[in-house]
Amino acid sequence: MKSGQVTIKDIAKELNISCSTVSRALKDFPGISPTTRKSVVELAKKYNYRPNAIALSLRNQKTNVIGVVIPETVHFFFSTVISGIEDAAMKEGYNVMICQSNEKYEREADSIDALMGARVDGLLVSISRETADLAHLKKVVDEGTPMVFFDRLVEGMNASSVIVDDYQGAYDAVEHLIKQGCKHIVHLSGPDNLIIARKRKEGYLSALEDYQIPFTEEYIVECRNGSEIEAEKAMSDLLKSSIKIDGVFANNDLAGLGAISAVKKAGKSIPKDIAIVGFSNWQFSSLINPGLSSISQPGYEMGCEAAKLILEEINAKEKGKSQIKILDTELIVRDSSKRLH
Amino acid sequence: MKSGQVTIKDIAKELNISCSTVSRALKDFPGISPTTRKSVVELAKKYNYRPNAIALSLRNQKTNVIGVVIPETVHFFFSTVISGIEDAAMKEGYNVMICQSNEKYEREADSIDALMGARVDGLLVSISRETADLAHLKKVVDEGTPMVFFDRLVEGMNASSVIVDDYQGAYDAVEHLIKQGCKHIVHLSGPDNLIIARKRKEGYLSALEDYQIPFTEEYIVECRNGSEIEAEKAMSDLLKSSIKIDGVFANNDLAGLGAISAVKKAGKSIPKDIAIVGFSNWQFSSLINPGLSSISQPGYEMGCEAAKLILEEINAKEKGKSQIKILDTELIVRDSSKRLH
DNA sequence: CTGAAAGCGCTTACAG
DNA sequence: CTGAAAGCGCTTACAG
Repeated sequence: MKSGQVTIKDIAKELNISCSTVSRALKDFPGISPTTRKSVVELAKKYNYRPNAIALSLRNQKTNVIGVVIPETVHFFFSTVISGIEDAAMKEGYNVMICQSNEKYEREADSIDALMGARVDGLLVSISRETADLAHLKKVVDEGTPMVFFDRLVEGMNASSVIVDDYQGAYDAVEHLIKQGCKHIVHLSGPDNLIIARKRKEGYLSALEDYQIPFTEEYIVECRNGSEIEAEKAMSDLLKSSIKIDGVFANNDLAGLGAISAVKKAGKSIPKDIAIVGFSNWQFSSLINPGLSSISQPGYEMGCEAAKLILEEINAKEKGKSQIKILDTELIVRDSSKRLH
Repeated sequence: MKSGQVTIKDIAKELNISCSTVSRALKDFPGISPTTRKSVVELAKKYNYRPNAIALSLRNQKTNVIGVVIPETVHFFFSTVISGIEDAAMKEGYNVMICQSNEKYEREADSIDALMGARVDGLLVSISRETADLAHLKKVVDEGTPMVFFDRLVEGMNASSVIVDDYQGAYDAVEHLIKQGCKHIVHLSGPDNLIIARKRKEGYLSALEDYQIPFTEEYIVECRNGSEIEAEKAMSDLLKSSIKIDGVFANNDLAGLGAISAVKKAGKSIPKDIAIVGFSNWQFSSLINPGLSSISQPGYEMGCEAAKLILEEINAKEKGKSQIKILDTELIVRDSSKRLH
């Protein structure tokens, strides 16, 4: 027996019939004699025949693969999004090919080229922190490959997106802090080129305004890479300064953790002296001490929705209008912000 | 201009030359006039030509894709393994296609079929908790597709593996507990069909024996799914029983967290009354309270080594002997087990 | 220096 | 009911 996987040709040869007939027998094509069908199916099973997806893709001009470009799969939020994408895609007979940008523009562009070279039927992307120039994305859309953005919105492109209501989530977080009695709320923000970061900042500012809390620029500190270390350092510096602080709204949970460490090290009590809320409701935010209050984002659902949108576009005869789907967040209150009334 | 990506044929037509010439011009083939080469290259760039990887795969009988079957990407340990695989594979010009089994046998078998259908050049697999029958894996090896196992070893198959020294890691953990003065050490074990679970149990037993600590079966409790909840429940039950307990060696960090919760809820002090060590050194084990001591596994390195092994096999003319690469673990002591001397 | 032909695995319109 | 042919995009041995 030859090595490697069996092909239609192998089966045809052994049965002394044509490839056409084998192909038809394998797919319940009408008008095939029951005898030949039976022998073909049996031989296929015996040799463990699997249709060659590569050949099918070439023939059908369709790979049934959707490409995903994502900053980092090690982030719990993103890994839940991926699960959602995979489940929804698999249900429709699609495979998923994932590339991580590691938050680098160049790797993002390379990943997109690789995926386009692999002729994916559609692309799901969440841009990197570094990405400012959108030419690599525009090229894809111009070439007619469907593309949907998730989580990190992109402006000025004719493409659908599924995002979370970052503005409202941030507003809810800050309103909650205010209701706990905070009047001097720091915002550890994300990089300004990410729309999600700008939206969260807007939510923060709106809440302050609505509750007539005075604000100065010093209360916003940008954390570029979103790491715990960076946030801890930023927060420590703030605590050493003369600014008054009794609350922190962190743009993500890792930054929230950094804030917790910094406040603990400074010998202040959480939430009594300083109440803290994060964003994203990281998997184990409940397990740290104190439990970190957070804005929960529906990652799995986001993945499903993004997959559904891209599949819709792939199957549409012509390009429809781009949609934007906004998912709700939910405030989860834990000990880091729960003051007694 | 036609929609979709540009092909060699499109370029040939526009330049009034043959596909052969375009193909050769694009790849610096010797014996192509500089003028034609120049015009081809320019047009390719203008139209953003990308070689069709599908067509190449079919032609070359090689996809340059390696398939990965992994229990769950949401586990931090596995996500670091994936990063290692991706980096090492990318460096050699390979792409990676990942399928999650979600710890289910059936989904694992389906994933392998899908990957084989996609004609991946090699397969990297870490079996699910459920997997006992190995027929689906044997079939792949018989068909001549290289396969390497990582983390979860499989016995009775002629395939290379890269694993961690689970026995030694467990031994180190338990020896450490003994040196902290523990004499009644519970083991929250994994399912017996996983070799890693059996090895860790052996390490536990050996350490007890070497230090002449008496042992009864009651001290081992199997946690099938490895969740925090399950371990917390198991530990709570133990604490309510009449068994004496002053130490816990958990087969993974989530189980360790469950143990911490249970012990706290029972009003005992950690590590004074009960010292706890986990396994795997989960990303944020240091952030919970108390910090969970653990056995650190080199996930990224494991991914790199697994990728290197599979690439070796893919490029080997004939099947060599299968190797087994064992990586060292490291005991990380934190507050959950650090007693004062 | 360039082109026509064959082939990778599969499907399907066209004949018979 | 079955087969020969063409074609998806690409490469390369063979001619010229």
